[in-house]
Amino acid sequence: MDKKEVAKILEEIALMLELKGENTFKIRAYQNGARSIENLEQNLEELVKSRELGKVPGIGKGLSENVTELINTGEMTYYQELKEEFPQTLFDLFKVPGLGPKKVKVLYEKLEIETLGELEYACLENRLTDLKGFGKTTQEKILQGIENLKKYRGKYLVSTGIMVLEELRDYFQQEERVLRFSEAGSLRRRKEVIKDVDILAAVKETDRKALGDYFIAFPRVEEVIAQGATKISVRLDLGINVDLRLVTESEFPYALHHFTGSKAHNTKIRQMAKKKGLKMNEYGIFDGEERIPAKTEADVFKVLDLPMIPPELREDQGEIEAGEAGELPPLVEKQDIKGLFHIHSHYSDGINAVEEIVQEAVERGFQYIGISDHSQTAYYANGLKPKDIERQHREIESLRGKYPEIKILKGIESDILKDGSLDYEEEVLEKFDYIIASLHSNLKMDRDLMTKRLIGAIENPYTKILGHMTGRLLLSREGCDFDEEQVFKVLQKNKVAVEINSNPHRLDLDWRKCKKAKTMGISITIDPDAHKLSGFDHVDYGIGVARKGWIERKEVINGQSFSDLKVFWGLNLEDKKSEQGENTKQS
DNA sequence: GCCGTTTTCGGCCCGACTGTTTTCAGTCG
Repeated sequence: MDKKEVAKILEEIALMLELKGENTFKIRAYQNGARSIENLEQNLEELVKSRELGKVPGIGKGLSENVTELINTGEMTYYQELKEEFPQTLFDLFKVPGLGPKKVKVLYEKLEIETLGELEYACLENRLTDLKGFGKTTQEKILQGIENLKKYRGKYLVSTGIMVLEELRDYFQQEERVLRFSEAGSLRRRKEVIKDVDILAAVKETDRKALGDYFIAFPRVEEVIAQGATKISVRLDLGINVDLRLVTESEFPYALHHFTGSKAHNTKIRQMAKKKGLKMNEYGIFDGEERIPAKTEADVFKVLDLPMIPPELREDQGEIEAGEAGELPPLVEKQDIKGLFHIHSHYSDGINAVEEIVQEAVERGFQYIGISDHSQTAYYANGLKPKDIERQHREIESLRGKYPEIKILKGIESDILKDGSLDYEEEVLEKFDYIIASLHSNLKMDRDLMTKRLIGAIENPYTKILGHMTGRLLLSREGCDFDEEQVFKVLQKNKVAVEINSNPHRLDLDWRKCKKAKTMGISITIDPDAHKLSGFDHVDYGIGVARKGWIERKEVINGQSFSDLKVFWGLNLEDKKSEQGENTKQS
């Protein structure tokens, strides 16, 4: 049983305790415990074995005993007993906005509602209005919430959020009463999947109403969910919600920090403030009645004797402690990227010619660019046969003459076959400057076989990069199952880099795993997996993931100059010319 | 249920908005 499953069970327990009306601090203890387990750096099973689980912050005697039982036997008596008290369908009700444990408890106890369908029916029968704490409006909102649940999944890729954000930024820039504007929330932290878009604007108090109305007039707004003096929530035509907070200019830095979160990060920061005898909320840090002035978010951290913690790091993953110790890493930045390896051309399923890709790379100021099309087994993506490779390599060699300002590399994204081998014979493999090994099919393989398959690919001496490690597609497909510990060890031993695939649907390697790679000294590549020129822009998302994962420039292979790359991979472009004058078909 | 350089008992982060109330509870972030 992995950490995520254990954490989920603890969360469920917390929810059930709420339904029972238990002590709120006991509930919080289970929620905190769930987070501690999920964020655990160490191996959970080993902690249980060595009886050190109780030493983990947030895990005391009670939780430690329960989790130990769960790990050892696969079951937890306490959890089972609680579960028997409630029908499992009841938990669907929490997906309806505005329904929390207290209201769900009433619905369950008074109306015997156990499912979303029953709830919808009860609303249509007008049966909620008589309940204490409910009214006509609540009933209508619940009905609307159920409607929306059917219509929207309620989760969006970070790329959707960024698209919305850019439009909103333009929109707010046209309004001169907006003194400052920023994104906030999970989008600013560059989470891979977001629930809504949080934005923040500084305006004079007298302009609040006008700005709220201006926001509501944003063309994509389809429904106003809530409108108060400082907070307005809307739903856009895309289904995604946007929350706007209006603050004064002097509150802005504090509000920006507060609404950027994460919740866990904020809680810890506020505790720090409290220890220093200060009170902290979204409007400031107060010494008695007086707000300590701050112009920027960095000033806010300064009040607490902390360096500026980049938003991406604010997940309570040790960033505050690192800040206190002066050990925050210098995170990789967009301008650090010197070249790219994972680009598809029209030889396989990309839409651009190799020369167009090269021109784009030159224009963007890259030192090197690698072409890596699909390999022969990927027939669905028009994978390259050996004769296609010959042709592509000759084209690359002629382009090398034409564009001396950039190094053009011959790469390939080789499918990892079922048995872990790469997709060409050795005499073909040796013609490439580098090989990205990626899984594309048979992702549902059994864990042990999948582990062997990945290890086989990594141990192949021609493999330089492991592409989109798990094969996951965000919001639609789980990644494959394998023994992460083993695979990371083999990556480390064989000096194979692991890719952060920057396509917003993938963002694989996950940021939560980056720190592990970092600690083990495994190198990272940040690559767009571009199939058209605009796909180059996806690198921004990959940078976000890398930064969330504490990655520095020195750990990123394509953060290195070409000369360093030559050392790292022993690249020698002169050695790999294809046979001249060979007869190949033109397509 | 967790935690401890003012503590092994007595705390546990904070505020806005909404809807239902008539001063507040519940939800959300």
